[in-house]
Amino acid sequence: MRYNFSETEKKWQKRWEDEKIFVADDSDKTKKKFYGLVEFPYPSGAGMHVGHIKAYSGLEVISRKRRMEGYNVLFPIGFDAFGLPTENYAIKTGIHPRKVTDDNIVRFTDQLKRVGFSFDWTRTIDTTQEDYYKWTQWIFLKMFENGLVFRDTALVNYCPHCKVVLSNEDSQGGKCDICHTDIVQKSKDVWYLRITEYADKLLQGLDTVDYLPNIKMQQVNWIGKSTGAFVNFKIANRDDSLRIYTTRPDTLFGVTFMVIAPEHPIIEKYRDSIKNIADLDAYKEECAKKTEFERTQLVKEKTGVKIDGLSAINPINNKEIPIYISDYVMMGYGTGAIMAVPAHDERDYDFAKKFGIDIIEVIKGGNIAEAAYAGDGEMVNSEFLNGLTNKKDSIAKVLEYLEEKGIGEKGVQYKMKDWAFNRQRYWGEPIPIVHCPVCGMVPVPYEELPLKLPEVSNFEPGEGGESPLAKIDSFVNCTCPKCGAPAKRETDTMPQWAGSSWYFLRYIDPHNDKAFADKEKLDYWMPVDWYNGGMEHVTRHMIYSRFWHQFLYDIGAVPMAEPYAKRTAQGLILGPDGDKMSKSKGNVVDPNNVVDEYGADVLRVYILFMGDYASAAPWSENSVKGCKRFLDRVAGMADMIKGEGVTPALESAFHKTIKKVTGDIEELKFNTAIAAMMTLTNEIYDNGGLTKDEMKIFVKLLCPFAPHLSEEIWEALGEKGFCSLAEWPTYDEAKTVDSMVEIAVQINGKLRGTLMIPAEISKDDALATVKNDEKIKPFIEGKTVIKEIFVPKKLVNLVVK
RNA sequence: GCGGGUGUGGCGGAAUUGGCAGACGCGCCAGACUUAGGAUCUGGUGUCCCCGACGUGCAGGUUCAACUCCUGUCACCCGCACCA
Repeated sequence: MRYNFSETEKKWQKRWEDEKIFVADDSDKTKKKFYGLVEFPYPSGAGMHVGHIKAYSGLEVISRKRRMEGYNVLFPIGFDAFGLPTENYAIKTGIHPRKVTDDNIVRFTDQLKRVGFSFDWTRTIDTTQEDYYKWTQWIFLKMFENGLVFRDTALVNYCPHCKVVLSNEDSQGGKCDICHTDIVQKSKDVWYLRITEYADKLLQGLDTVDYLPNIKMQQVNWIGKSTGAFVNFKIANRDDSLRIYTTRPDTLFGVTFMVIAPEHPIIEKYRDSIKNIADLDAYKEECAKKTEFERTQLVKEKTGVKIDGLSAINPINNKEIPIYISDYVMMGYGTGAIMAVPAHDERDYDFAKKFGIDIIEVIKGGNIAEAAYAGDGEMVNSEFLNGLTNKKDSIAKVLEYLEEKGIGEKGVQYKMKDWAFNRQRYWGEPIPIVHCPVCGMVPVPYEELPLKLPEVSNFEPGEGGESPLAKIDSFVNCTCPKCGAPAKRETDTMPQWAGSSWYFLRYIDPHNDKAFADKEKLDYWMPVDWYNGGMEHVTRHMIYSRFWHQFLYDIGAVPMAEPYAKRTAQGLILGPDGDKMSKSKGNVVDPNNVVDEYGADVLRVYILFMGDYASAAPWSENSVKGCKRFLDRVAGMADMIKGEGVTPALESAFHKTIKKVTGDIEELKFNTAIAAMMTLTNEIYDNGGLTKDEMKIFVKLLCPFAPHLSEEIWEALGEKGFCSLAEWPTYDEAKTVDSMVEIAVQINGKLRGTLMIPAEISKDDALATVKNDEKIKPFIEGKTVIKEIFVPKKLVNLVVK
C-alpha cells in the first residue's frame, strides 16, 4: 500500500475528533476505568521539543491499549500557564501575559494534535483562566480556614535578578531555579503553607503507592525525617536554658562544648553581658556575606567565635562547658543550637581540634586521637550507660533518664521546611486575603471568588521587591469583608506550583461551576491510575500536590488520601551530540520538522524505539529513517495478503509477538515491543505474505504506536469503525511454544554446536541424541562423561574427562 | 561526605533473571535493479595471530555454566549536602 503520510494523518486526526472517540465517557460508572496522567506543559515561547513528545508517548500507548481492552479511559491534557518566563517576556516586549499565554497555548495545541495524541480535548484546562484559578483560591482559603496558612517575617531565599522570594524547593543548590543567579538571604514578610504538618503523612503515604523505587527514595530523603531528642542545657548563672536537638542523646557524657547558629536569638538577649560582642557581630556579618558557593567550598575549614560571658551546664553531669557561634550550625534546622560531641561527630571533631577543646570518648571502637568515631561500640565514661553495647539500648536508657528528670524528651525533626507560598509578581493567582486594621487578616468570602487579576500595563516589580499589584490603587483599596472598615488587599500572588497542585482533579469535571469537581465523578475516576513525568518534579510538584490532595482528603473533598496510584518517569532525549538539548547549544530537535519530513507515526515509533524509556538517549536522524523504513514495510504488507485464516508457518510467531507486545507495553519496554513487531515483519516478508486476519492482528498491535497508518490499513482491509477502538488481540499460550527447539550443546561449558530437538523430549532421549550427533562425537570419544546437565529447551552440557 | 544509578560491538540498545552474549535498529562492506541514488531489494558484519582462541569497565571468587551471584576496585551520571 502506498500512502501519503501527511494527508493520511490529517484525515484520521480529523475523523477521531469528529467522532469524539477519545472523549472520556463516565456515564456508566460500573465500567472499569483507567485514568492516565501526564504532566501538563508550561506553554513557553520556545514551543515544544521532542522531550515533551517522549514524556507523553508512554501513557499515550498505555491509554490507547486500555481503550482497546475495553476501559473507559481518561487521558487529558492542559496548560500550566502562570509563571515567571511568560511575565519576563511580557516585561521585555510589552505584550500582555494573557496574550502571550493564549498564543503559546494555540501553538502547543497545534503541535500536540499533529502528533496524533489521543487526548480528550474537551477537558483541556488552563490554570490562568478565572474559572480555574477560582478553585485554586478556594483551596487556599480552605487551608487558611484550617490553620495551614501563616505569615511570618523570616530570612528567605531571594533572587536578586528575578526580584522574587523562592521556596527551598525552587532554590536547590543555592541557585534560582529560573535564572540560576545565586540566591541571597533576605528578611521579608512571607506566606507559608504548613506542609511540615503533613510530613509524616507524606512519608507514610509512600507505603501505599506504586512509585519507582528511586522516586520514593528521593521523596523520603527530601522529607528527611530524623528521630532523636530535645535536651535543655542550663545557661550558667542565668535562669534560662539553651535547647538543642540531637540524634545521639546517648553521647551526652561526651559533650564538651555547645555551638549555636550565628543568628541565634540568645546573642541579642544577652548582648549586654557578652564581653566580646563586637567579635560576634563581626563574625555574623562575615557569615551573612558568604554566598552558598563559598559556604560549600569551605566545608572542611571550620570557623567560629567563643562567646565570652556565657557558658552552659551539661545537664547530665553538671559540668560547665563553653558556647561558640559557628555557621556550621544552621538556624533553620532543629533549634539552631547543638551539643557538640567531638569524639563521635566529624564536624564537632574538626571544630574541637581547631579550637583546642577537650575530646572525651564515650563509645569504644575508634581511635579518637585520629578521627571521630561514629560507629557502634561499648559505652564508656558515661556513668549509668557504661557497658551498654547497643545504640538503641543506650538511647532508650538515656531518654528515660532525661524525661524523668525533666531535662529533655524524645523528638522528631524534618529537613523539609514549610512552603514559602508567595511571589511579588503579577502573573499568578492573587492571594485572596484582605488586611484589615481592625480584624487583621480576613479571607475574601468564597462567593466573591475568583478574586480576579486586575488589568495592568506595567508588570515590572518594584525595586524593593513588591508586587506590581501594589501599584494598582483600585485593587489594593477595599473594605474589610468582616467589619466593613477600609482595608487593603494582599498584593502578592501564589507561586507557579499552586495551579499544578490539583489540576488532575479538575480534568475530572472541568466545567463545573459549583465545585472544583463533582463528588460522584471523583469517586469514579480517582485515583490517577498511572502518572508519568520527569524526575525533576519528584521533590516539588509531586510533594506539593500530594500535600494538597491529602489536605483535601482530610476535609472530605476527595475520596482517598493519595492521588497517584502509580508513578513512573521517562528519560531525557539528548541532542544528536549527546549533550542535553538546549537552545544555547543549538541541538534542539523540533517535533514539527520530524512530522513534516517523516510523519507523526515515524516520530512516535522512533521516540519509543530509541532506547529504554526511563533512560536518556541521544537523538539520531539515521535511526529515524530506520523507523520510516519499518512503517513503509508494514504498509507494503497490505499488498501481500493471501486469503484469510491462519498461515501455519507464522502462527506461532504471531502468538509470541502478541504476548511480547502485550507484556512489554505494561512494563514501558516499548523498544523491545517495537523490535518484536520488526522481527515479525521480517518473518512475514520471508514467508512472502500473510492472511487478512493476520494483517488485522498486526495493525491492532501497531495501533498504539503508529495509529494513523494502522487506521489506514484497517480501512483498506474493509473494516468498519476505528482500529483505535478495535479489540486488543489475545494469544494462546500453548501456541507460543514451538514443537521443535534449537538447543545449545556444550562440552565442559564450551559451545560445540546446536541441535534441533523436540521441545518436550526427555532428558535421556536428549542426551542420547546429543551423544549420537556427528559433530559432538569427536569431543566425547575416548573420554569419560562425568556429569550430564540438561536444561529443557535450552541446552545440554556434558562434562568429560 | 551521604543516598540512588550506570558501565555490553563503530553507534542506540537486547538477553525469558544463572543456560547459545550482541535480539531489533543504525552505520559499514559486497552485490542486484538503475542514466543516477542519500530510493528499494539480497547477503555479510564482536575482536584476533580466523580449521582455533578471546570477548559484557578492571582484578579475583563461587558454579558443569556468570553480563547476571559474591569480594575488592576504577570510571561516569543523577539527587541531597556542615540536617546535629
